[in-house]
Amino acid sequence: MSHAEDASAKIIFARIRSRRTFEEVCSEIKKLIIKGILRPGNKLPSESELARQFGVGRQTIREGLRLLELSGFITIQRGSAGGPIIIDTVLSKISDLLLDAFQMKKITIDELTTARLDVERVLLNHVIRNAGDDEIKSLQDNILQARREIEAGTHPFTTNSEFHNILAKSSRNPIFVIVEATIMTVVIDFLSRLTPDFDGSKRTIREHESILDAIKKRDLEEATALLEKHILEVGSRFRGYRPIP
Amino acid sequence: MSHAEDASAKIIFARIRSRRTFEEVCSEIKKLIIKGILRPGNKLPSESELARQFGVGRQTIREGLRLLELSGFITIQRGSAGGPIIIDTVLSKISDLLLDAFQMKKITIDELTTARLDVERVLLNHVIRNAGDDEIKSLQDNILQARREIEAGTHPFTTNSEFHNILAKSSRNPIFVIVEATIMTVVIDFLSRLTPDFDGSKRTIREHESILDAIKKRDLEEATALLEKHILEVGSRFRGYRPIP
DNA sequence: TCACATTTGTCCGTATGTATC
DNA sequence: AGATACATACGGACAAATGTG
Repeated sequence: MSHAEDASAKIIFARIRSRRTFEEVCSEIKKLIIKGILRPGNKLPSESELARQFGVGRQTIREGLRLLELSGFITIQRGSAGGPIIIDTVLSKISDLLLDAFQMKKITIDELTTARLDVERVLLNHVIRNAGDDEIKSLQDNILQARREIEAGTHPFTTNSEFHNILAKSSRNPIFVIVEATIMTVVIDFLSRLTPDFDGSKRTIREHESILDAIKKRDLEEATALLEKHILEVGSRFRGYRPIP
Repeated sequence: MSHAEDASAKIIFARIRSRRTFEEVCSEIKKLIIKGILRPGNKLPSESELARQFGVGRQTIREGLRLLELSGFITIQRGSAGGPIIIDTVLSKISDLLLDAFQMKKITIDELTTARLDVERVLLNHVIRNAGDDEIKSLQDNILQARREIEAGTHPFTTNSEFHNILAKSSRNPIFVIVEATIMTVVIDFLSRLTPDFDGSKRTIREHESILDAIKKRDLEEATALLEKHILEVGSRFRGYRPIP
């Protein structure tokens, strides 16, 4: 192949690796999902049935399903009435991959805190301007749920982190949602290495609440000041952290 | 199942799905890579050899390798002397997944431009304070390369996009590197749908150069103004864009 | 509670394509 | 050009999981 070089094309394109059959299977199904023909909750045929329909072996189907599964497009249930099911967890799968990337890049606490300060400041700007009643309610609900978890004696670990993702959603810009999810992936990773801290969690809830109050008043300056204080406070709690051995 | 509900635990935890063998294979190898025992360029044993060493079947190994491949940890070469090879393309694989996510979320040009403005503004702030001579040189080299590509008659498509990723690296904060890579994924996707525009590319190079000049002078205000103008200009070029059919 | 059917998970054997030496 | 080594793909088989009657 390629006896004559196409001079107009440099090394711009990714090397063509003749698509393997399982990749074809994956992208065919992915296409249907992105187009909306297959929707979350829909069940895909069983592996053997897919193999029959695509006219390939079952092993090939399985490898295609592995790709879809890792990409967050499907989940697979075993047993009778099981099989592949369409879901929408692409974002959370990205977080998983990001964790891998971060582990290789060895991020420091200061770098994380700096980035959070910068990003969430601009985030807040959009939230104050764009957030509607439903988003305010989501934030309020998040705080209530965190309180309930404290009362039940469980750690509002995930709930408190989720506050910032809801904040991102309230900006009504999907890019910020993804950027913030990226950053919170690192935050959660750091948090998970700390010993659970009930007082710290309670403090976080109070800080979230005061930030929300400022948002309700559409007071950007106050909200920003409170948010900065909160992020710095959480950052200082990370001090005891040490990288994985 | 779940005859008795565990009341203390909400839907906080990811459902435990008894780890499958191929997942075990994947994470064992991944561990070695993250720990640095296996490094990029190293060759993994062949499928059959891995199957022998792990004491599992070849198909199981294959599915494990699919996961590592999609995660960007390995590539696979066919043919004699081929086999799995360690690489570090995790970040680029994340971009691939992000594209999927963006296609499902249907991002608009205004949302993209807004996010770029906000993020690159704060980025620039760090660049002006932290960039050293080597980073300035990388930016300069990028511009020179783009010029050479124009002269050679090719489109400096990738090179121009790379300018912003180098900008992110110059902030010396790995989080910004990843955040900016995230956003540039979308920008590149939009760009790739436009008909090639030589004049636009030349203009971009000139704008990049003027931004770099301001950075050299450590003039934050001027650099910010130029960057904003540049991003808005590129955004306006997207106007003709229409979502995939 | 207990089979039963369905579906995934895993393994084996074999054939083919492909790249290297 | 031919031999070799590897991934790719197929088919068959059985075990394990899981919902149903």
